[in-house]
Amino acid sequence: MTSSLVDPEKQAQWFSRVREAHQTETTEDYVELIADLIAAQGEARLSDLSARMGVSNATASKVISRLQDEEFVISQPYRSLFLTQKGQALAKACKERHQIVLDFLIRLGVSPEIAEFDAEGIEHHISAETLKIFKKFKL
Amino acid sequence: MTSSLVDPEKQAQWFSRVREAHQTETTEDYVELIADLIAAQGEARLSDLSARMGVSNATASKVISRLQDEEFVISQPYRSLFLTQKGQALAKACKERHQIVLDFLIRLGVSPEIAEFDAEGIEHHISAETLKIFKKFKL
DNA sequence: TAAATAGTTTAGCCAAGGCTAAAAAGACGC
DNA sequence: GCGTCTTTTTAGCCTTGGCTAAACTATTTA
Repeated sequence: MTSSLVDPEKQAQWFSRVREAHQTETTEDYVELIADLIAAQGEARLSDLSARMGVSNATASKVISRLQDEEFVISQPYRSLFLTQKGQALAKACKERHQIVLDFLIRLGVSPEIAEFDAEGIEHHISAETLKIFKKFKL
Repeated sequence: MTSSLVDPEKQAQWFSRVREAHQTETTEDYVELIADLIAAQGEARLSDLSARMGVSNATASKVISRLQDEEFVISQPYRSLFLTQKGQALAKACKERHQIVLDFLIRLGVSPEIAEFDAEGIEHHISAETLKIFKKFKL
């Protein structure tokens, strides 16, 4: 059973793209969470973020600094957080994608709890084509 | 449209588990690739690994050192690479999981090329329950 | 067998995202 | 208004996995 290997360059491209996706995951998760907090509570505080990300305040604060440098977030010292236009657009796109993946898994028969967890991991690694198929899917 | 938020601790747990999955991804990808190379070519050389991971030799070498410390890989200086029992077991499990995800996406109608790429990103983030459903799925 | 080439490792750098501990700012109660 | 408590930031450390350049080993070829 000599399994044949795919083209090395193609494979390298897959892995490179997955690594790129990883770099944007943190950004997407934070931005999405900030949007959710604002929608549900009127404001997004750093301590809410760190609690929900399961991370120390220091870590969340550091990430927020980066997101501010990259112009996703507006943050003034000791104040609650806001999204820029760019951040809001990203949050919206992520939320839609998240919802499509979550709905798909649930329709497929995955229990809601597990579906939530899986969706969190999967959503950043789905191509547009696959997402479209997920969306249209009816059992 | 006050969207309700999930329990903070539950959410923190999701994110924590996704982070854990990330830490094992590199291990799984390398081990799986080493197994494939040995199966297809009789041996796994560092340069094949780095070419297929899309990474410099230095980076691949560093990862291999870690995998040796963690007893997944047997590596002697300037020689080709082998898997320990532990490494072989992991490779087998990963390969099966990869195949299930890939087959599922293809049956769902995703083009093989895209399916390969998506599978690479998704496979590390699938719970046992979802995997079972993927496996049983018939359109 | 000696030199050239190919492959591997090492050294030293960087960024991201974890952490704890300590400092600083803000909010609250009295 | 003052002290206390909470929240946020900062400092400093760690690990992983990127990189290039240089050193080392192995292999091949002349």
